[in-house]
Amino acid sequence: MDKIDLDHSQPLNRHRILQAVRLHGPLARVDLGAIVALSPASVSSITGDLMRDGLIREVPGKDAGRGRGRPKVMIELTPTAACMIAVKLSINRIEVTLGDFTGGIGPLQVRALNTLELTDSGLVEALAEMIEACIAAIPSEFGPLTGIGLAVQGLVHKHETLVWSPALTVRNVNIAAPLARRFHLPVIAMNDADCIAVSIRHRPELQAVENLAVVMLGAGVGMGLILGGKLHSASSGAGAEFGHTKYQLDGPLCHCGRRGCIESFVGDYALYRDARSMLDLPNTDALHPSDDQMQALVELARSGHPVATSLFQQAGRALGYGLSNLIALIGPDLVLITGSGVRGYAEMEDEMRRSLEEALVDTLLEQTEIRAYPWDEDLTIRGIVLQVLGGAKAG
Amino acid sequence: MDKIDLDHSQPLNRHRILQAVRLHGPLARVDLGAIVALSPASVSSITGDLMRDGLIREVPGKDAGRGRGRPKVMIELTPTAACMIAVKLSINRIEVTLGDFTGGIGPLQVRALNTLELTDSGLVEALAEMIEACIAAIPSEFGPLTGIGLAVQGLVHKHETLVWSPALTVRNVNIAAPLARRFHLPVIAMNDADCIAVSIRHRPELQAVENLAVVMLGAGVGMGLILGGKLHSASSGAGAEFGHTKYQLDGPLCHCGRRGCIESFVGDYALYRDARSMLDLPNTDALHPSDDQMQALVELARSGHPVATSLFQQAGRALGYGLSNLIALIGPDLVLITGSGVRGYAEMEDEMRRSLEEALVDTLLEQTEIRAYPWDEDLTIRGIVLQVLGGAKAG
DNA sequence: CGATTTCATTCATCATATGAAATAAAAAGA
DNA sequence: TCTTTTTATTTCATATGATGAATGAAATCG
Repeated sequence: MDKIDLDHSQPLNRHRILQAVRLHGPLARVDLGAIVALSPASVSSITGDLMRDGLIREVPGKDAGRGRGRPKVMIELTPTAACMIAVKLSINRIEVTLGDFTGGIGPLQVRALNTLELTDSGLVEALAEMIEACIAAIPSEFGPLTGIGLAVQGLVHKHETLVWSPALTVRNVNIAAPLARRFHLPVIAMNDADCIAVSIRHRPELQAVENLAVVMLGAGVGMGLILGGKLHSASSGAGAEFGHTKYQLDGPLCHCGRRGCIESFVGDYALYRDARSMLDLPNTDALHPSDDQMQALVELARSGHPVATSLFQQAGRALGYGLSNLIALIGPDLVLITGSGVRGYAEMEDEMRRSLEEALVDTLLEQTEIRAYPWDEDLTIRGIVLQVLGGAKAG
Repeated sequence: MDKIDLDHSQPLNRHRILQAVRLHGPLARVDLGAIVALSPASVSSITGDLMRDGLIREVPGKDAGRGRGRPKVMIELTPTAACMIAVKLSINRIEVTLGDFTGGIGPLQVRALNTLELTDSGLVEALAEMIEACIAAIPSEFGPLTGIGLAVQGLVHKHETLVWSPALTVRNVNIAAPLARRFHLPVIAMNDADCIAVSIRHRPELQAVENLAVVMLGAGVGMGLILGGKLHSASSGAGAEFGHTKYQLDGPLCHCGRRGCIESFVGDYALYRDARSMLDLPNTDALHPSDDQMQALVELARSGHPVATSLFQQAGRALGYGLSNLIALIGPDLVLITGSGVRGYAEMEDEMRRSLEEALVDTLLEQTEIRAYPWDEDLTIRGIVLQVLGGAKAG
């Protein structure tokens, strides 16, 4: 597996122009030139090529901002110019969909299965079956299928090997290589939190943010880091394990087997565990409380119930301390809190900010903005599409 | 201030070739081609230009690795092709020296003064005087003076403004702009720990390390981060404040005004403060114990003195926990511990590794190598020279 | 000494980017 | 309505930089 060869690996500026169009929506050639810093002549020449190849098209009606001179001709990507398959693997669930050339996604095909019982070949087989079905269903108007992207919970090594995942009992499964052989396509695997970060950073209003941390609250606590405008993933694939930085050295036991991790204060299972020990709550699978159960807990806190309130305050405190370390170490410009767990953000925020102030000198704290970001299930799978289109290099 | 315009801003490959020569010492053209991935024809053409411009030269005698065919002609940088001024500002001390085109440095000119009493204009004046003297003393054989680089303790914003420094009482001093005006040269300011990181990473054997953290133990605890092969400095200039990540929330008071920072367990002043409270030690300026005093403390621990030993163990524990957070968040390939404080590394290491094992899951710990790196005073100033030569962009 | 090997240069060629000029398509003004 | 002005895009000749192929240079090997 070398690169996903789509628009990249082609002359640099061609790729930059495509990315600019993908990012900034329909655009006139002049504006493109301004964005990628090319002369009008060059833009004309390159867009000419791209149009001949069918990758872009002039958008028909849309004449934006009519003014004095010759009107702009808006350009957009041809959605069907190419496509790719996006897969999301999480606990007991596989989702597959078709991604188009603009980064858009089709309807999800979902399959529930007991992932914890899968062998490595069983996993690959399950994935392959769903991918096969998805490929078979690609509408005829689509151009070439250019790659497969996998978003998985857990630790991914070199975009290839799933070192460890909460969804699996097997370890060190190379999921990319067998799929690549089977479908004769480039395949990349990525951590799901990284996908979400890519997806969020893709928003036009966040383009200027060079250093961005996206913290995902949910069953666990994950993070994706964009540093210097690019996804940071340590060569090993590890890193960004925000949930397992420490809050209290002798704190409660975390899933990971260590003590006092942020996650063991802020993760859904932690909140619910503590709530159940003090309140009278149903004992259904305490390791994975349902959305409804968590929502009920938030409501309880919101209505002023002292025990529930203090739980979220405690979580806020832990989160704040974790963020203080993150900010001291990396100094991101912006931290976004998202994931299903944002539902409780309002209940955590005050204590979170208090502990940030307690732990960080003002000069550092001022440099970083922290805010919640609305959660959307599709962020993960959109991220993997964008990552494949953007040209993640393997290795 | 735009860029330091030396070899950069010139056609990309010209710059890459110069950097390759600077990095990998004397090199034949073939090898250069292999390193920067250019055809022999291109290398020939570019090196031809560079030689005409006097930036490189064929090294006279040195014929490395004689073999079968036509012998290689080694190429090296002309040290005198250009020069720059490197300045290091620390508490009560300014050092200035001339940096040559290879990254080498001349004799340091040192001035002791009470930096804490300086006003902003006084600081700039003091710097300017020393720089002026250094410029006046540039040997005639040197080519153009291309820039000024400042390495300073503290928080530097946009390579220009010294937001905060332990050496000063004034805040938010723009030290770069007035010097740039005065000398009509590009000026960049950088954090000293970043300089050290750049300097260390410049070593050929560390070229392959994509993600490197350099932790500096000394009076305080600093860090420089190389991520994705490039120096990470948050847009704000903050970040990499490893010393002020937290170990114990209710721990001792740190210089920074917060509680429980790693630095308040591992910094010289912290060790000496605690030692003095339990041992009978001289009370000379406890905030800045001398090298001799610290060395004596290390000797005490090494000889098995229980109090001193436990101090360093405690420091090791704090360091280990700090590193566990660093590794969880960033997952660097390599962590180097250096700074004058490495003198006590052997006394800290066992406990450091123990707390790392306690705090980090194996999969993460395995990915990162941690080791000491011998301390050398000159690393800082060499780093700023390299950074200026390498083309730090302002902004 | 000639054959072989490795390194370096020359030169014609190709690809890409660009400035200048031309062309296109609208609104504004007379 | 017709011209002028303004802005967008294209055309074209030109410059720049990288490269393959061929050539030349300088050593060792047999």
